[in-house]
Formats: sequence, structure tokens, C-alpha cells
Amino acid sequence: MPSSKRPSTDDTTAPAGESRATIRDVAQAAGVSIATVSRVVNGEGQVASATRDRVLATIDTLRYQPSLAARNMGGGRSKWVALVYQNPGIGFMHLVQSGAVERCRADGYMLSVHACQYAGADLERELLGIVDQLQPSGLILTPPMSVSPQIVATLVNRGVPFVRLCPPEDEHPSPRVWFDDRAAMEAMTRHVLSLGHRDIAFITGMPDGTYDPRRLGYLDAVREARLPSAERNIVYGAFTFGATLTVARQLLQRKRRPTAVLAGSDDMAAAVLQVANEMGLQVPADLSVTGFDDCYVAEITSPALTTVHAPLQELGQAAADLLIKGPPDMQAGMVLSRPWRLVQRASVAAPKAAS
Amino acid sequence: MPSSKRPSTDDTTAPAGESRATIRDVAQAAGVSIATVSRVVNGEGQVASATRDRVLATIDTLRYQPSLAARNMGGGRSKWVALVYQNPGIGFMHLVQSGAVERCRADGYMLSVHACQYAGADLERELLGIVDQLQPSGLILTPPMSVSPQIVATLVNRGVPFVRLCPPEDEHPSPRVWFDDRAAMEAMTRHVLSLGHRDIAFITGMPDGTYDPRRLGYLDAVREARLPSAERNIVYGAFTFGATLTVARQLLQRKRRPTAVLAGSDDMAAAVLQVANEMGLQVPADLSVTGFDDCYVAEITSPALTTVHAPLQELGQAAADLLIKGPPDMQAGMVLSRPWRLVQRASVAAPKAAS
DNA sequence: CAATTTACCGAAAGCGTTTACAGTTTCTTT
DNA sequence: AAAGAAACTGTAAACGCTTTCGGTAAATTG
Repeated sequence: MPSSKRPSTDDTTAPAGESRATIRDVAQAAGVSIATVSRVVNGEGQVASATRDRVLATIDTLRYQPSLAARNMGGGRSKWVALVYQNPGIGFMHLVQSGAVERCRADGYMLSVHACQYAGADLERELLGIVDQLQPSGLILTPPMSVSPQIVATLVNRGVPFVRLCPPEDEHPSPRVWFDDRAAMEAMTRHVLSLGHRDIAFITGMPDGTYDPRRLGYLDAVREARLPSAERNIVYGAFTFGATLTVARQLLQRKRRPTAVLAGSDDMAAAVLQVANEMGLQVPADLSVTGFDDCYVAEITSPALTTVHAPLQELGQAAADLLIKGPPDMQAGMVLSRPWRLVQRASVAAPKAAS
Repeated sequence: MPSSKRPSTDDTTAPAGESRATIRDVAQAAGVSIATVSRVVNGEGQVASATRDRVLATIDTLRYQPSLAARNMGGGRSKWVALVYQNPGIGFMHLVQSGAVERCRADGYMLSVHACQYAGADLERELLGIVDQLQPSGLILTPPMSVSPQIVATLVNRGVPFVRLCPPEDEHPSPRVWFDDRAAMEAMTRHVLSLGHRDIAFITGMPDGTYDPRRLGYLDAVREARLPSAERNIVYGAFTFGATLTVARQLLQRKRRPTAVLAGSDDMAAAVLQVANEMGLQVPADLSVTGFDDCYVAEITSPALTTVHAPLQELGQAAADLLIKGPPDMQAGMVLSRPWRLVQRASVAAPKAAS
């Protein structure tokens, strides 16, 4: 056998399962050209069914798997979806991530996750670095990255497809997936009201003044019920367990302690539970507590949290789906919403002495 | 302007920040060859400092980022580390993952995470699929994937570098990172003993009979203390919150209820706490509970868990480090251990009536 | 100052795919 | 039965990098 230009195909005596089979190996073994193999693999172009079967069989015996790297070179975007995040709750992120990987798997895409560290202009630079290196099919932006108009602008400018997860309802027409957390929070508040609570506090992670749909939902319900001092019962912290510990302590030590606390996330609710426990308060007998998101945390607290089930996994899936399918007009304001629902566990009950 | 073979470099009038700069763009702009640019980027080979500076400056102005895909084609393994897992605790996984990404970032590597689904032979096939497609620098195997001898054998056979996280101390000489959980569990048990507890139960996720260092550590301490019925106080469940709920209920309803429960993981401990809460038991007054791992779960329970701080983040880092640095003899039994420590929170106290 | 080493740099050959293009059959159509 | 269309398949050129090899200029040596 004359040594051709392709030494890799010469090893017809390759020790079983030694090195990767390439498209050339398959082509040679099946007696076709690499173009045909490529067509079979990608299911594009016309291939006679006999040929197709033969190639398929060869692929199977050789255990051929096309190289992602090589595949991604041909100009276009690669079969990657990048999930970028900064400091979201772990439970939150986990759900989004698992939804996204699931969707990616289905189409042979890969999901690469990026914990971004910088802020401001450096963040944008970091994102562009990811984009340029990876050339992904698109980016999934989770809060708080999904809210930044600068980032959106930069990405649009660069022509990078992206999907924002639960962004504020703003002006910019870019694809986003979300759920109606304002309505959810309103429903939760109503639920607690219906049990007889009148002293209901709301702890949010958003700073005062910023757009905060959950706070709005809370206010919607509370105002309709004509409760006084609705505003005074709002406590501002951050979306973390630690920060909430502090504000929860202050809240529960007020002379007139609320009978129910609605938290902006499950992590925050867990902090409220811990403080209540510290203070010897029984939940839900002495205090009702609700969470938001229904992540892992909501199940493992004592007692388990009544919370809003946010369709995070579905949103992760939907976001990846948009990126993979590459809808007609990606840059336009494609919006996708998924339903939430209330899930009742053990952290809520009627107040001891209904006023 | 004559159309050369490289249309991409022709657009000297490129609308600002439009398309990616390639190595050729940099080479042209800096007046050097692409080989030199490559050398500068990779810090290898000899480059005159003047040239280096010029190239670096050009890279900066052009915002050049080498394409990962192209980079990974040159024969060798790609700058990816793959983290594979099956169904570990979320908190556990999160720590490992964040340690690994951190280490990867430092060297410009990327981390791709893979939630494997299959079992048995299909799992191996799935892993090989990942390997062949991605050609990663290596795999990080977390439990329970890190325990399978088959998987190890397959990977070794294929010559794929991998690091196992917390595998059992078995025969096979492959690189692994771990911490001494047996000693940690022993220390925790001693701690609880020292508080006066004599009725100490241990809940493990491992089935009876399998190698379980934590159980061994528990037994070490308990036997030394000459407590009777040590074996009878071991409860076998699974490493999940849900499964533990069931066994914890049984355990806490025994006529002679233990005064302390040592759980094999934080999630399991959270389940014990929830059951205790259901039953109206005060922790730690009526019952002491300990966790293991010190993931975020341990902080957010009520009360927060006294637990073993497992150096998971460091292990993730170390695993990635081994893969990136590619130590001399990767396949040999390189072993790396990191210290654990006890962290005391509020879930443990002396028993009410010390016997 | 000639000879030899060393430092630096460029040309070019891959790496494993996709894809535009062209070539060869086979099938229709008249 | 010839011409044109359609179906199928192969050739070769990218894609953006790394790396080997060889060549030139500068530094070292005797």
C-alpha cells in the first residue's frame, strides 16, 4: 500500500479501540467519500438509502463520533450554548441549567457554563471573550445579567444571538423567556390574605426604587384588600440567604410582629425560617412564611416551604430551544412565557388569633 | 482590490467591531507571520520582545481572541475539561463545579458539564461519546461515577486522562483527589460523644455491605467508646433528601429514640431536621443532628447544621489542575488529599439528661 | 575576522470537518 | 432514442489555528 497523504488512514491494523476514528476512516471503510459520510451524519443532501445504510453501519462499528472542534470550524456558529450567570441562587441556577442541558442533549449540542466575575465594562469584555472563543450558537443570560441594557446593546451590536431569562419588561426588543412573577406574587399574597392574615410583610432582594414585579404583585393584592401600611411592611435586602438573615431579624423583632412573611426567593424564606427558629417562633403556628421559585431549598427546610413554583427548568429548556432552533427573527422581540403555580407545603397556616 | 484567497482579511474598511478578528488579521496588522502571533499568544518559542510587544498591542486593539475550535484541532487534546456527574447532591456538585471552573479560568480552559443519564454499558458509551466529540484534556469523575471499575477500565483503555473525585480506596492506580472522610466521621462522632451522647444513630446512603468509609469512621469512634449496639444504630438509606425522610421517620419513632443522629450528608441531615420538626422535637434540645460536606444546605437549615467541612471546592480545583497541568505520569496512581475540618453550628448540643 | 552557534521568524503542512461545485449515473420526457 | 432533468457522489477548497522545518541575522567564539 503506497503511503498516501493521509497517514492516519493507513493503519488498517489498528489495535482495537485505540484511537479515534475520523470521517476519513469511515469513508474508506464504507467505500465512499468523506462528503457522503458528512451528508449521512448531518442528514442533509441526497444519499441513496443503500449507501446511507452502509455508512451508518460503518459508523456504528467504528464508533465514529464527529469531532466537535472540527465541526465548529466551518465558519458558522458552533454547536454550543453558553449559559452565563453571576451570583444567582444555587437552586435557581441548577434548575435553569438542568433544563438547558436537557434541551441541548436532544440535539447534540453542548452546554458550557460560565460564572462571570467582573462588573460593568469588564463584564462585557468577559462576555465577548466567551463569544469569540466559543462562537456559540447563543448565550443564555440569567438574572442579574439579563437586566443590563448595556450588555444587551453590546450583544446586539455584535450580532450574537442570546436569550434573556426573566428580564424586566423593558423596552428593548430582544428574545426573552419569563413567567409572570407579578401575578404569582399577587396570588400568593391573596392566598395568605384568605387565611386571615392582615399583618403581612414582604422581603425583596431588589433595592427600593428599581422595577420589581414581585413587589408590585404584593402591592396589588394588599391594596385591593385595603390593608393599611402596605408600604411599611416591605423590607429591602438582597437575594441572598446571608443578607436576609439580618433584615429578617430586624423585621421579626418589631414591636408589632407580622403574622406572615412573604419572601422574594426560597433562599430568603429559609433565612426567615432560621431567624424564627432562633427566636423560638413556631412556623407556621406563630408565623407563616412563603418562598418563591420552588427550587430544591423549598423542600428541605423545616418546615417545607409553601412557595411559588417558577417554571425554571422549562425556561432553561425554552431558552436553549430558541438558540438551537434559531427562530426566524432572533433579534426581534420574541417573548415566551410559561405558567407558574402555587405549591402548598407546611410553612403557612391561619394566624393564631385572626384579627 | 483583487480578491485574494482570504476574503476575510480584505475588509480593511470593516465597520467597527463587526466580525471576529482572526490570527491572520493580527499578523497582517502587526506585520508578522501568523506563526509569530501564535507563539506570542501561547508564550512559547522565542520572540523578540519588541515583536512581542507589537503583536500584543495589535491583539489588544483588534480584540483578538483565538478560536477555541480551531485551537483544538491541532492534533492534541482540547482546552476543555469535562465534568461528568449523575445524581449527586446539588450542593455537593455546585462546590465541585465552582472549584473546577475557577481553576479552568486561570488557564483559559473551559469547563463543560455533563449530566449523564444512562447506567451500565450505556453510561460508558455516553462517556466515550463525550470524549470523542470534545477531545477534552480530561474528565473529572464525581461519585457515583468515580467508583465504577468498569468506567475506569474503559477510560484507561482509551487513554483518556481522568481524575476521580472521592473514589473508594481501591486497587486501581489512577489519579484521584479525596479527603479522609473516615477520619472526619470519626472525629464528628467523637465530638458528639464528648458532649455526653450515648445513643447515637448513623444514617448512611450506602447500602449495607459496600465499602463505606464514613460508616467505618463512625464505628471506629463508637467502638472505642465501648458503646453497645453500635451496629443496630446504623440506618441504611440513600444519599437523597427524599429517601432519608422515610428512614428518619422510622428511626425517630423507635421506642428508644437516639439523642443524636449523624447523617452521611447535609441533605440527609436536612431530612432528619424536617422529620424532627414534624414530630415536634426541638433541635438541638431534644435531638442533635449533624451533616456532612458543608455545602450551602448546611447553612440554611433551621437550625444551621454542625457538619464536616469537606474541601469540595478545593478538590474540584485540584482535579482540574491535574488535568490541565497533565502531571508526568497521569495514569499512575497519583493521589491528592485535602484536609477537612469540623464546623460547629447550632444543630448539636449536649443531651438533655446525660445518662 | 571567519566559523559556529544561537535567537528569531516565516513558509507550509496538517488537524477533521462542511460545503460549493462538478461529475457520473439513472430516470423522465417527448 | 436522444436530450434534459434529477438523483447521487466525489474533489477540493476553505475554516483558524499549531507546529515542524528551514532560513536569515545577530551573537559568540577561537
